Amino acid sequence: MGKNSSRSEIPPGTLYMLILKTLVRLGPMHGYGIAQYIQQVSDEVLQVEEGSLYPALQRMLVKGWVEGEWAQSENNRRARYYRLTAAGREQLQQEVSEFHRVMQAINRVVEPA
Amino acid sequence: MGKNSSRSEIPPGTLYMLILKTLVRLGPMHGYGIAQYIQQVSDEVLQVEEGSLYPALQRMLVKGWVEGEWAQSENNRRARYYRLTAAGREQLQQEVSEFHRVMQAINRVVEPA
DNA sequence: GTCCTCCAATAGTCTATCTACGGTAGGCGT
DNA sequence: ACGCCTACCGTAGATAGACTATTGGAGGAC
Repeated sequence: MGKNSSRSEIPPGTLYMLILKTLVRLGPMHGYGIAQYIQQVSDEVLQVEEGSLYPALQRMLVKGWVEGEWAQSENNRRARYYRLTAAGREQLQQEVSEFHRVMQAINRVVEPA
Repeated sequence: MGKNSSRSEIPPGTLYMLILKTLVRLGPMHGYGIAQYIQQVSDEVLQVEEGSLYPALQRMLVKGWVEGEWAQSENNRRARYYRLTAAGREQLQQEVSEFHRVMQAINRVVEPA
């Protein structure tokens, strides 16, 4: 009850892009920090749930878009830091470009002519 | 072979909005015409598959966003024409507004600061 | 010691799209 | 007459990617 109802789900297909871009901005970062960053920069509109984030990071490891390394966080806790690879950078470019292509197409339908 | 490989899937969550907006533009229209319109206006970027379109229209009937009526098409074929209801118009406004809100949030993450 | 925060991960559910069918009927060419 | 192409409707099953809910551990404050 009384939950904040103005938060939005992450549109399917955009999560990889958001994570990759966050890693470009922050450099190597752990999952928790990535989620915090996306939420803050989006003015609390985008809430990345842990059940979405960690499976996505696992898939990104397998795809070779990021590399992971265990280390101590700023708060002295055990954390896995993810670093962008060259393949991840390229993937990001493709996703951003495709994203814009599709959004422009949608806007042609939705915006008044 | 030689298929057009630059077509995109409809981003989940945007199909209702595209259909509703199409009905605002065209007035009452059948499913086939709706799909044609979206494809053309989006410059062939958005391809609405029949297996996505017809189930979506059924759900929209149930939700009361559209009403359906059988009639003869321009090509003298049997077709079901969908007409927007007041509830459908209101739903469209909400979906467009939420869409913009989320897209702006994503852009704050993705666009260079 | 207790509690809160930070941080990770998995299992299972759900929604909405896709692929792949099946089917009717009109019009055109031969 | 016949075949073929196009216009139209619809369903079943697969799939993807997000969600909820839960478990669990370790640091620091009190």
